[in-house]
Amino acid sequence: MTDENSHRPAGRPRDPRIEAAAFAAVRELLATEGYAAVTMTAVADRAGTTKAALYRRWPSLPHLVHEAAFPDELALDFHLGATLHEDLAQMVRGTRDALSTPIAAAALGGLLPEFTRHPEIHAAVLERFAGVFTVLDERLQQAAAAGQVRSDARAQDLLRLVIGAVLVELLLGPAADGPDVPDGADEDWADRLAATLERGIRT
Amino acid sequence: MTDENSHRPAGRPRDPRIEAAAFAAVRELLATEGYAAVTMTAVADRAGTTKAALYRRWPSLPHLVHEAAFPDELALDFHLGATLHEDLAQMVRGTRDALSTPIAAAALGGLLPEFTRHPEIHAAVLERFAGVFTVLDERLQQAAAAGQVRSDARAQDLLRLVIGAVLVELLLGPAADGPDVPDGADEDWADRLAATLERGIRT
Amino acid sequence: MTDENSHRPAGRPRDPRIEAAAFAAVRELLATEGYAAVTMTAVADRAGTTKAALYRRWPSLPHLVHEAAFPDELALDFHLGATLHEDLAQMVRGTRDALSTPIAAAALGGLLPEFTRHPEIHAAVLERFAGVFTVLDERLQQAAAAGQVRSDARAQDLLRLVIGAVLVELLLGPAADGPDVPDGADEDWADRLAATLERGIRT
Amino acid sequence: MTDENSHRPAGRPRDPRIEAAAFAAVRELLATEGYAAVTMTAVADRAGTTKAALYRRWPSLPHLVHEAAFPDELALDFHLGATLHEDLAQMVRGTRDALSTPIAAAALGGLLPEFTRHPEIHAAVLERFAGVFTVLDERLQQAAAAGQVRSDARAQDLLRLVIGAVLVELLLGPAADGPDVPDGADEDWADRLAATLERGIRT
DNA sequence: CACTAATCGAGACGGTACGTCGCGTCTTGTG
DNA sequence: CACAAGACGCGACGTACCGTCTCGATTAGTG
Repeated sequence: MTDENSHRPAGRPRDPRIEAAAFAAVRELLATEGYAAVTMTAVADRAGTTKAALYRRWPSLPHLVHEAAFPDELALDFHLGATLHEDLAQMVRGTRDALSTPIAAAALGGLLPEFTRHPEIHAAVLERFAGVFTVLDERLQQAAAAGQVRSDARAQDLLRLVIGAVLVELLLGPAADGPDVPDGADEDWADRLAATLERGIRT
Repeated sequence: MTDENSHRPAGRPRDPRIEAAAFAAVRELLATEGYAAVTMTAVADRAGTTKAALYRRWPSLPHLVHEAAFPDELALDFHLGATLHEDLAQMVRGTRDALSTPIAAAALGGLLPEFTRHPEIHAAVLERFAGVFTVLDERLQQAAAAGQVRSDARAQDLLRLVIGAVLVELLLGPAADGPDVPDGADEDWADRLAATLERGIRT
Repeated sequence: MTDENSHRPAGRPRDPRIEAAAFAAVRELLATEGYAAVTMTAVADRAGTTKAALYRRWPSLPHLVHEAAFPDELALDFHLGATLHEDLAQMVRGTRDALSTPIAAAALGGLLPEFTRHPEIHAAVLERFAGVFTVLDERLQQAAAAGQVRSDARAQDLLRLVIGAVLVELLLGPAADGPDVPDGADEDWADRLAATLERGIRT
Repeated sequence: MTDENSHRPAGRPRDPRIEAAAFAAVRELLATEGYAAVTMTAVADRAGTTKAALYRRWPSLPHLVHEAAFPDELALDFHLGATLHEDLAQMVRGTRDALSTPIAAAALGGLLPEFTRHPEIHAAVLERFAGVFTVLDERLQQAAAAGQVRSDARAQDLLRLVIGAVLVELLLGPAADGPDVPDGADEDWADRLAATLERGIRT
């Protein structure tokens, strides 16, 4: 009668507050204690629930951490149309900002070794950049059509260079212990990087 | 009489075979089972020794893994003097080869998140690239003197771009589970990357 | 509605087979290998469970050994009413038999030194003799009323003499390694001891 | 040349101060920290020497503890000849005093479980009472000759009763945690025990 | 209104690794 | 020889987390 096609399953419905509480708990632990302190027991305690309720929702700890730390797609608020340099710099700064929050940085570091065991998470993390890739790809084609960039410039390569540069600053940078934006990844750095990349691909 | 600051320490000397056996055990485990299987217990068992003997030598598992996976400096066999493009491509390929052996790749994934807790390891890993940095720095100064590259081109930035690009291929690349060089990091990729970088810094 | 102070505790109930298996493992180890072989690890292995399950039930090894070796009160099947000598001899033989089984003897040797650290075990072991003390106390009062024993004869003193005598035979006796009743603690010994004690307290 | 018949062994002679320092260290540890704290490492450290030097002198820790805690025979300063009751009371008090020093009590508790593994120590501990046994035996024979005690009174039985009574007070007594003489083993207790025993054996 | 079914909390379960400690032995260089 | 120093293999310690399980008690929809 009432269902469209997803007739609600029988039994007691899940308490929606548990999802929110779990995410909040994971983020607090990531930000204040680091990835090592994010255990199922700790999350359950801090969220005021139990491990069983968490395992009902996420198949393993990395899945939970991933959803908690990267809740939605990397939605960069692009205002394209300015110079190519500025568009690239926007992308660099957006990627940097998305990955260098204490929560994201801590989660990323902890999730890296789990990629081997959980390819879905690996894929899901990459998926965050799909939107950015699309935007970048279109921008490059437009610029290529305008004769601004070389026809062999690939969004894939460029995006990976940006992500790699941010990762290096994050994981290898001299101030990787700092809370937010690492010292090395300031506005000057973003500008230098964008300039280098722009020169690297322009005609 | 005897050399006083190189006098061997008192007591029974450490059995040098244990170091070697531990390194071998770590490398085997990394290559065949992945970082998650590299535990102190597993290493001690496979090396035919005990946890206590390992803790006597390394304060923690990451220290041991680091020494086992990156035993000595990244000694790139540079044959400089050719074109700047070729020199950069050499650096890209060398970095890729050094980091994408199964052992190094597996170790990197596990080691990166530990950098927060163990700054010494962080510093030690970076130290591997010190030689490369020096070579690259000199090459850039020479090229700048010859008017080939912009005066604001920095070896630091360039090297980080290369390392970042390799890391992304390794850790985030779609074929990161493969054995040796990831699919995406082939010779074409190295050439494209070197070309982009060269254009990015040249006058 | 339901009985409120006997409501079973929340959570998964403990597996009762683990208690039984642990007791059996302790007894086997005590009987075949001695107290030194009774370790948490060995008990867990032999009982087919884990150390954590044991620590959930008993705070320390001595607690577990105590419960395994002295499961219930020393229920001597007294048939009083015969001569005082015979009643004392019964008590001597009962105490001897209870303490000189291979399991009890092995446990006692290991448990005694722990009394300092674990007063609860100390008290619990003494509690085993509470029933004997009560019976003996009543018998002495009855005998005192009949003018058979001195009015200052104390069950406490007498019982301790008996326990002490048995302990000495067990722990210091020349055949303490034997399986069951030590050589020195035979029927003659019990009779001599009972006779000496009876003369010691009678009017 | 110089030897009589016990030619001194070749090589560097043992440092006699180590024995004394080791004994002192064991006694301090027994008195202040308990048997559990008496480890070879702790003794060596406190004695200013090394484990190897200790193992050269004693085959195992219990041997060392035994020699340190019970250095010489239980030499009771008997002044016999008074009444039999007083002589027995002397024996009771002497045994009590010898076993209830903090050092002896702690050592005895710790050594008991080792008797199984080290029968020599077991025998050696018993040997401490040999002198007392001899004295007691002669005294009983003399008393028997004077018609004071029953001819079937045995020094062996009597001594064991005394030792047992002291052990029970020590190990099972309600104040076994106290430092010196347990509360229950006061002069009244000794007198009561001696009186009971005397009545038990006299004609 | 019973019935069914999935949730909730609580916490025990087997398994595995942790990092430490003590044992008794050994291997050095120095008296 | 003894000595100090300290590494060695062995094995136990007590704790922690994993992911699973088994309870009784809720909390909905369904017959």
